[in-house]
Amino acid sequence: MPRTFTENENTERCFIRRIHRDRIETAEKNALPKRDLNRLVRIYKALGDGTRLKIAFALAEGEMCVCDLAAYLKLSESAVSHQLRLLRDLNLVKNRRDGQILYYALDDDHVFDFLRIGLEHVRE
Amino acid sequence: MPRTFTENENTERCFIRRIHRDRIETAEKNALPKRDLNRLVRIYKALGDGTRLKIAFALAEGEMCVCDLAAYLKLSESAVSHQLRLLRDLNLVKNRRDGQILYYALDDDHVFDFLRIGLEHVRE
DNA sequence: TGTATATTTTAATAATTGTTCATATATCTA
DNA sequence: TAGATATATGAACAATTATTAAAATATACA
Repeated sequence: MPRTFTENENTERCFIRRIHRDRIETAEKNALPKRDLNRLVRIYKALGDGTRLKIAFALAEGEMCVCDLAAYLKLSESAVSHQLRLLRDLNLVKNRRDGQILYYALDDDHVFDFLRIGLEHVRE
Repeated sequence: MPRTFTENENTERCFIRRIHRDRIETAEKNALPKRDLNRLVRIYKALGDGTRLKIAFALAEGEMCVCDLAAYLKLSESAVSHQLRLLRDLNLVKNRRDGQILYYALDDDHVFDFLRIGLEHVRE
């Protein structure tokens, strides 16, 4: 419960307690730049979805086309395509065209590492 | 658009194309166990939120109590508490009580590594 | 024991996100 | 160039999730 003060109409309310001012200031000073934070949030969020994480791990074994992924995931190709676009916007996956078919793959080894570290963490 | 077949009432419909059967089968065979996948999704999802990621990076510098975090994030203590519970359920953070105050910290070095790897990835 | 502080919990609303459906684009082949 | 295949896109709905508000614990202190 916020602390209450005797106050009149002109009193500025301040319901924020500050127990450890120094810790708060340190956190503020060392906070990630908004840009980094947002990029990181979007990457974690992208992988924080069953469909997309399955896509990522499937692609970690080699490239697949949209309809392969749709068959594997038992989802519509449209649904898969939407998710792939999201992953592509974040440079987590890339594609190459061979005729009518678009083959998707992980964008680079860094993405693979990212997945591997996560998996190690979970398996301990 | 799914392929269509001439069919009667008893024909089993199959609108799923299978361009590269082998790739699909490999993906199916090597798919992560549901349990691992779910845990991993929940962890990525937990960090895929601005508030929680800020909390995680703040705690990476040292423990803080709920009201410190609320002041730092300019959020209600209730909101912070909700997010902390979520992080705690996933063993990403832990707490210790000192009197009335609960101090939160990252659960272990592994979590720190997880954050660090992500950050490196973003900063390239 | 009673009151204040620090945090948690529950329920409800508000915001976000995944999937579907319909349509559009891009490439191939006849 | 027409029709088929492979994928992408936009809009809408359904499901999920974050935040708020109010009430509930849990500890300290007088």
